[in-house]
Amino acid sequence: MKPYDHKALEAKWQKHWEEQNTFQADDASEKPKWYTLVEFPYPSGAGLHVGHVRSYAALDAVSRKKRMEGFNVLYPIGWDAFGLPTENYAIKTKIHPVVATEKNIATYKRQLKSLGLSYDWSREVNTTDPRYYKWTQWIFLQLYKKGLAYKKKMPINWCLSCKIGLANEEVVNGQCERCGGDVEKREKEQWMLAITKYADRLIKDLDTVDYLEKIKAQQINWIGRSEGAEIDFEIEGQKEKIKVFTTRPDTLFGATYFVMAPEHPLVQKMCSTAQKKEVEAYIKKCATESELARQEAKTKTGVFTGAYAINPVNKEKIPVWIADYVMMGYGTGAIMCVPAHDERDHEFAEKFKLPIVEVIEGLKNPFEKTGGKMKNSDFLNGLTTEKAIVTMIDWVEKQKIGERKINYKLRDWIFSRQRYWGEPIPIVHCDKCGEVPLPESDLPLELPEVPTYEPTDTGESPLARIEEWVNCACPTCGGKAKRETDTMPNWAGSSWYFLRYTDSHNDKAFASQKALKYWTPVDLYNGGMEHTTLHLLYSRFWHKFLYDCKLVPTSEPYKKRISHGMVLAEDGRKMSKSFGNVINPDEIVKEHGADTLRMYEMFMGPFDQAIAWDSGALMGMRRFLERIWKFFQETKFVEVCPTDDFRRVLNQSIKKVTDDLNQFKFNTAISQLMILMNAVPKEKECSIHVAKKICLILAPFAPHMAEELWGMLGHDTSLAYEKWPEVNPKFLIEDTVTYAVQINGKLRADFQTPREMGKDEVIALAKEQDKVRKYLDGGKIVKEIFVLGKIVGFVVK
RNA sequence: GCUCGGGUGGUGGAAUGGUAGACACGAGGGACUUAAAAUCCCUUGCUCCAUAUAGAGCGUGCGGGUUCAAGUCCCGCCCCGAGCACCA
Repeated sequence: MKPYDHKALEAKWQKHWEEQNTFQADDASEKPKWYTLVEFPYPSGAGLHVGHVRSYAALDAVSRKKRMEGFNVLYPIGWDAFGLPTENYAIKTKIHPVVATEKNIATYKRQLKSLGLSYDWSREVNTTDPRYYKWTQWIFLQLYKKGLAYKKKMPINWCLSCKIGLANEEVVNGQCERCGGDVEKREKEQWMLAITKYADRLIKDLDTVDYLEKIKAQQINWIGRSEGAEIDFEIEGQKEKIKVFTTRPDTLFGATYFVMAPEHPLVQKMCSTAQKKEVEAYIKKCATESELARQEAKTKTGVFTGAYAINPVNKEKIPVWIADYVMMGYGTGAIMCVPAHDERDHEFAEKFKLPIVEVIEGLKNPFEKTGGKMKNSDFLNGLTTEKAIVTMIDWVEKQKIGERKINYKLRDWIFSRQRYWGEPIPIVHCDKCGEVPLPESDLPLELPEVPTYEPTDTGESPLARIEEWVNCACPTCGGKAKRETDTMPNWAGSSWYFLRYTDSHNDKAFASQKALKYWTPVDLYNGGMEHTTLHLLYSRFWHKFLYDCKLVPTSEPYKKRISHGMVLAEDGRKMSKSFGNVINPDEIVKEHGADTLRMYEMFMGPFDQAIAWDSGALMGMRRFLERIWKFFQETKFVEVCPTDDFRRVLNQSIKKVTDDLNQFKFNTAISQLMILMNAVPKEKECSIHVAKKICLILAPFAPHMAEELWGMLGHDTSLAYEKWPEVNPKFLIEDTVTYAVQINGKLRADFQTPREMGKDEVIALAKEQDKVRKYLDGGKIVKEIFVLGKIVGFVVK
C-alpha cells in the first residue's frame, strides 16, 4: 500500500494547477458567473494566521463547488498593504516600507500557495502599488469634485513627548503606546469624506442585500438614524440661542434642566463669574480624558454654569450644567433634560438634587420610550406620546423656534493621516488659487523617498520635509504651490479593491465597464465582524458614490455578506506572541498537510463562532483522511451495484454536503462525509461510480487528496470542473420508519412500520405495544396526535 | 451604560416546536504485537435499581409561561465573550 504522503501529493497538485492555470477566471465565458470574495489580508511581519486559513479554506470550498456546478468562478486575492505596523517597523529599523512589504507579501504568498487555495493569481492586487493607488487617488478626486471631500478642524490624539498624532489604537489609558507619555486632544485641519450624506441610503438599501442579520443590525445601529426635533432655547441675558436635539419633544414640559457638552463653544461665554473657575477646571479635566474613560465613568459628573435657559413652552428658568455624558460629536452638543422619563437624566438629577416633573402617566416603567398619556403638559394633556410628539413639533415649527430634524450617530469619515505609508492626497495649495486638485493626467502622485519616516515636530507627515516634493507649480495658474502632505487611511485602498479584481491590469480605468458589468456585484463576501462598521460601510459608501457617477453598474457592491469567527489559541485566549500561544500554519501544513489543516478548521465548529484551537482534534482529522486514503488503496473498484443501505447513505451525503455548503455549515458537511466513510463497504470491493462520487464531494474540502484519488480511478485530468453529483431522491427514502410514542408528552416506546402505513393503522399498532399498553390501561385517551413518519402521541386522563 | 453574540456530556459541537447529545476529540476496555506506536472492535450524559438483555428518574445557565410536546416560542433574570462614539 502506498502511504499517504501529503507533502509529495500536495506539491504535485499545486504545481499542476499552477501550470494549467486551472483557476484562472474567464472574462468571456458563456457560463453564469460567480464572484467569491474574501477580505484581502494585511501582509504583516508575523505571517499568515490560522484565522486567515479558516475563512480562506471555507470560501475556497464554496468556490470549488460552484465551479463544479458549472459556474465561471472568480476567487481573487491581493494585499491591503498600507498601514501603521509597516510604518512603525520602518521608523524602528529604517527599512523602507516598500522593501518590508515586498518581503511580507512573498511570505504570505508562499503560505497561501501551500494551502492549495483556488485563487486566480493572475489578478493579484496590491494597494501600495502606484498602478493601483493611482485609481484610489482618482476616486478621491471624483469625491472632491462632487464636494464630498472637504477640510475641517477635528480633534486628534496628540502625544506631548513624541510630538505626533496618534491613532486611537495607539492611545492606551490616555497614554502614548510607544513612549508612555501623556496624550491630549488637539485641533487639526483634516480631510473629511461626507459619508453622512449617504446615511439614509446606507440603511435603506440593506433591504436589497442578503447580509447576516447581525451585520445589518450592527450597521443600522452604527448609522443610528433618529427622528426628532431641533429646538432653540434662549439663555437668560444672552443674545445667542442654543439649539438642542431631542427625540422626545413631547416631554418638553418635563424639561427641568439643561446640559451642554464641556467642549461646547458657547460654554465659556455664558458661564457666570462665580462659576467660572469651577467650569474651567471641569473642562480641562474632560479634555485630558479619552472618550473611553468618559464612557467607563460609573457615576455622573457635572458642573453648574451659573446660567439659566428658558424652557420655550412654559417660559420657566432652568439651570444650565455641563457634563461629560453629553458629547459634542452628536446632535448639537446640548440637551434638554427630562429626568422623569430618561434614565441618565434621572440619575444626574438625583445626584445634583434637580427637580423632577412627570409628564407621562400610565407607564409600567417611567423610562419606557412608547405608550402612556401626557399630563402636566398644558395643550398636550391627554394625548398619547406618539400624538404628542407630532403636536409638539408642529407647535415649535409654528412658533418658529425649532423644526423637525433627523439625526445620525454616524459621523463623517476622517480621511487624513499625518503619516508616510499611505496614498498621497492629490491636492495642492496655491497662494492664488487656493485648494487645487491635481489633474487626472498627473496621477499617480507617487510617494517620494524620505530620509526618515517619523512625522515632523509640527505633526505633519514626513512628506512635509521633502521640499522638492512639497513645492510645486500650481496646475491651474503655474504659480508657486505646495502639495498636501497628509496621506489617506488604509481604509481607502480597501474601499474598492473588489472592483479592481475584475480587470486588474487596466491602465485606462480602474476597471473596464465591460468587466464590471460582467463580474459585479460580488456574489458572496466574507470577512470579520470587526469590519462591519468601518470597511464594510466605507466600501458601500464609495460604491454608491461610484454608482451615482455611473461608473459601476449596481448600487450595492456585495449581494451577500457572511462572517467568520475568530480562531483562538488552545488556552482560549487570543493568539499572541506575548502569550506564546501562536499556532503557525506552516508547521501544520508541513507535519499534517494542507488538506488536514483546511478540513480541521472547517470542522472545528460553526463558521461564524469563535473557537479555540485543539491539536487533538487536528490529529483526528488527519486520521480521517488516512482512512479515506486507505479505503481507496485497499478497495477494488468494479462495476457492481451498491447495497440499498449504502446507496441511501451516499445520496443523503450528497444532499447534505450540497445543502450545507450552500448554507456555510462546513462542520456538519464534514460530519456527513465521516458518516459516509463509516458506511463504506468493508468487503474490499466497491462500485466505481460510487467511488467517483465520493471523490467529487470530497474535492471542495480536501482538494489535493481528491485529485489524487480521482487519478487513481483512471482519470488523467483535474476534477476541478467535473460535474457536481446529483441526488437521486428515489434513493433517499427508507422503507421502514420508526415511530416514537409519547404519552402525556413523555417518550414511552418506539416501533417500526413500513413507510407507507397509514395514520389509523399506525395509531392502532402503537396502542398494541406492550410498553404503551402499560400506560394506557385504566386511563381514558382524550387526544391522539399523529405526525407522519415520526410521532404518535396520546393524552391520557 | 449601550449594541451584538453566546450559555447543551469530561471537550468541540448536532438537533424544520416532534425520540436531546449526530459527528468528532478525550477516556476506559479488548484484539493484534516480544513490546510500544499505529490500526481495528466495544463502551462512554448523570443518578437509582438490577443477575440482566431490561426498568425508573433527572437532564440543554436560572425562574415563570404557552403547548399533547420546548434546547427551539413568549416574559423576567443571571453569567460569559466581542464591539462602542454615555447618541438624548
